[in-house]
Amino acid sequence: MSQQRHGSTPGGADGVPAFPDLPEATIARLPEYLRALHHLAETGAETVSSEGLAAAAGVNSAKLRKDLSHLGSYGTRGVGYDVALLIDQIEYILGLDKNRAVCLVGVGNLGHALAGYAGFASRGFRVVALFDADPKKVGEEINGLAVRHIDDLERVAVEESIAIGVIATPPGTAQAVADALVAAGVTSILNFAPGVLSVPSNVDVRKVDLAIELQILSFHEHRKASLTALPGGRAPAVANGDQEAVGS
Amino acid sequence: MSQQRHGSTPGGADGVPAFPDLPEATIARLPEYLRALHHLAETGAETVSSEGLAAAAGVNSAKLRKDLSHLGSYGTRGVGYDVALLIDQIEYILGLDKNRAVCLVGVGNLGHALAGYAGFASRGFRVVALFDADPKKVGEEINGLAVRHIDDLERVAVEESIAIGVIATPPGTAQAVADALVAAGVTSILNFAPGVLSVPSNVDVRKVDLAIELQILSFHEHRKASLTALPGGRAPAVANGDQEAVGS
DNA sequence: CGCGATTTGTGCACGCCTTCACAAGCGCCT
DNA sequence: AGGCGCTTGTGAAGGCGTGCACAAATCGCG
Repeated sequence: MSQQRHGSTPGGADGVPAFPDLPEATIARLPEYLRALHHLAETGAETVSSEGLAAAAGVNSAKLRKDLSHLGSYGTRGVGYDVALLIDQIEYILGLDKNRAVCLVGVGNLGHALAGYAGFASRGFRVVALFDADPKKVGEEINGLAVRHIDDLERVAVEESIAIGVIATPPGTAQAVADALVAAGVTSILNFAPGVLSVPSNVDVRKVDLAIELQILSFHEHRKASLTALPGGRAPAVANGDQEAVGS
Repeated sequence: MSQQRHGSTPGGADGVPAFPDLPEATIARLPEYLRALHHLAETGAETVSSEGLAAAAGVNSAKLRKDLSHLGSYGTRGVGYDVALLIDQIEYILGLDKNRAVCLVGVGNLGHALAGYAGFASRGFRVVALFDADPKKVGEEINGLAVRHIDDLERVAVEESIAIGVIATPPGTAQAVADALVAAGVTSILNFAPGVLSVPSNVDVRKVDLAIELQILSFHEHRKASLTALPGGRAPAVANGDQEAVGS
């Protein structure tokens, strides 16, 4: 470990201690560990071994140990990891103790569903504002939250100190919405609209394109079909399962 | 290119030629290239340079050239790539010329939206069946398609030769649904339910967890906050944009 | 009190992916 | 016909991430 310890605010009452810079790949896995840990906590487990947690999260145990070691890990050799403690650690690292405010732009087909998605609230996020450009949708109430006009975005975003915005508009308007979000001080964007967004370098963008996911699966279907075409017979479905996942 | 040419069915009427085994990372980017190419085709462009296409797809031009070179690329030095030809190539590789049949299980909040998502149909996929376990939802019609009971899954999947299934159920039932899909001969699954699915090794699974995406963004928010807390002042929003993206 | 069983934390090697830099190829202009 | 500028395709280097295998540490038991 080249990173010398800064001490995670040992006894101090200081707010933000030194921040470990985790590998991107590790960060992407932490939420999965967290979900598995919550599940374990509900079943009453006090501690987990790396082996057990790795299985629950669908990864290699060595990878899990290395990931956890990056955040100064609280594990006990011969015993395992304290579930409650690890949950707190990961939630702190991910910044989930802040109960972050999120706004959603575009209350169409997909946006409507996202506005009502229970999985957000249960995992540390509050959807505090909905926006749409269509006057017919403004005023509509979804899940107890009124849809506002997009012109109010900047004012509301500042008032509610929203740092994360979700774009669920048609592709054509996504860039304009992104610009508006950035102007409103939003520094993280989750984009469901196909296409590339251009934003300042201090803004983080993550993209989710549902069609792309299907296209990747389609490729593997194509590949599998062209393989079983040539060699022996079709394997008869391999009975039971080691699990497998394609990409990340 | 270590793979010697098998000839991509030069004049032959043969169905499936040898399949180039592309790196996973490349496969994941092909759909984005494809989308950018379609956009270019609509604007009437005949050819694109790697630089131009790379910009439209949000990647490095060298990476794009290497990606395209893997599939035996049809580019002309000094000119660029033929847009129409490249579209055909990528669609063939991704197996999109088959207009693949997809079924969707779980017509709840999210599933309802996915059933009506226009982006699927426009990019080579037909949603041909909807399933749900709730008798109250069976019979309901969404976008001209009736919801069937999940017990009919196996029969319908075989009839319609469905190879790709989408899971949009609550987490608790996702594994059971996955098992049913596998039993019905589905070999690719797109899973929106949180949690790890266990499937035979010949089945590909891709997971989309919306909360995880937000949690990753939350981490970067946390990081940015703890960085601007210590060093100089806050950068005043960087005016205009080089673009940036966090992960993939 | 010491020993063995167990599990974490990590040094190391390997492989994949990205990026640079440049030679090879193509078209156009003179 | 010849040369010049532009663009592709790719060899090589560097970085990142993964997985193995083992030393270090802790607990429980005799």
